[in-house]
Amino acid sequence: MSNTKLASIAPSRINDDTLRKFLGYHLKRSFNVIQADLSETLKPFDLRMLTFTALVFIVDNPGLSQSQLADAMDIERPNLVIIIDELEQRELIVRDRVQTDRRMYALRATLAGKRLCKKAVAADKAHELRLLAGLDNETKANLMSALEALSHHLQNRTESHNS
Amino acid sequence: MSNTKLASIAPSRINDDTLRKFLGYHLKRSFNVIQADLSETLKPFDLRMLTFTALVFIVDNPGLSQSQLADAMDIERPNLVIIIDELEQRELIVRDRVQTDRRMYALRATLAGKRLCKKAVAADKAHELRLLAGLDNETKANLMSALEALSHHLQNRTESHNS
DNA sequence: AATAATAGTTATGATATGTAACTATCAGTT
DNA sequence: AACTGATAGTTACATATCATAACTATTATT
Repeated sequence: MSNTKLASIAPSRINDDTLRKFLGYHLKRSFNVIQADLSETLKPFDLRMLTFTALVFIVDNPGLSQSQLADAMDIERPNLVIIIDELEQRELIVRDRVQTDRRMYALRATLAGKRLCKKAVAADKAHELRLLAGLDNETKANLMSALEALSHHLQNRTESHNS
Repeated sequence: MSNTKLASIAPSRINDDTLRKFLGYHLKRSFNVIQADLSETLKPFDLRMLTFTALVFIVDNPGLSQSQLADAMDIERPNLVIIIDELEQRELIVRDRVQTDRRMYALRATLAGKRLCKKAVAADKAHELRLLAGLDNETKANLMSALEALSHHLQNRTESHNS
C-alpha cells in the first residue's frame, strides 16, 4: 500500500463517477460477482449457471420442448442443444419423442434430475443469502422487487420486437 | 399462436416461479438485454462494452496504470492487454512510459479518445433512457439506488477476499 | 403435390474470462 | 554489489457464452 512513486503519477484512487451513473455498469459488476460465486456453488453438483437453469425449467415444466426452453431462457436454440445433451448424457433428463409431432422432444427430468435439482436450488438459495449477508431485510426486499421489475420490463420490451 | 397439439403435451405457459425467487436470475436476464442493446449502441463508435469502459476510465483517470485499470474493471491483467492494444492502435489512448518506474505505463487518452468518449457516453445515456422508457421516475430511482447498493456491497465483499 | 414453416442440429465465429508461465524492472536484504 | 522476492506487463492457452447461417426431418398450408 506504500506506492509513493506511483501516487505522484497515477491517481491513487480510481474515479468511476461517470460510469457509476450507468445502470449497466452496476449490473455487470454485480453479475460478475454473483456468476463467479454461483459457479463455485454449483461445482459440487457438476452444474453451471446454464445447465442449472435448464434443469430447473425442465423439472418445473415437464414436457416442454427445446424451442420453448430456449425461448424461456432467452438463448438461441443452437446454444441449448449442448446443454440438453449434457443433461441427457448425465441421465438427469430425457428427450421423449412427441407422437403427435415427431419434430420435437418433450423434455422431462428423471428422478435423479429432480433430486439434483432440489439440492442445487437449496445451494443456490444459500449462496444468495451468503452473498447478501450484511444487508438489512428492507434493502434486500427493495433490491429484489427492483430487479424483478427491471427484468420484467426489459423482457416485455424485447418480446414486442421479436413477434 | 395456435399450437393446439402442443398444448396437450407441453405446458402452454412456461413456469419460472422457482427461478424468479433468485436475484441472479433477474440479474442475468436484465444484463443480457442491456448488454445486447448497448453493443448495438456502441457499434457506430466501434466500441464494445469493455473497450468503452476502459476508455472512460482512462479519460477520467489520466495516468493510471494497466494494473490499476484491470483492478478497477474487475478483470484479469492479461485480459486487459488486448483492450489497451486496441485503443492504442486506434490512437484513442497512449501508453506513456513512467520514468520513475519503467515497468509500468501511464495510460492517457488522446484528444480523439476524449472526443469519442464524450459521444459514446452520451449514446450510452440515451440507450439507457430508451431501455427504461415506460418506467416511472420513482421506479427508476429505486432501481438505480438498489443496484448501486448491491454493486457496492458485493465489491466490498470480494475486496476482503483478495487482500 | 408443391411450398412454406417449424424443431432440432451442425458448423462456425466473435467475445469474454481465467490460469500459468514468461520477461523486464524494481525493492529489500544480506 | 549480489541475491531474492515482488510487481507490471505480456504471451499462450483453455473454456464458456452467445449469435448466425445452413442443413435435415417433419408438419402445415395452399
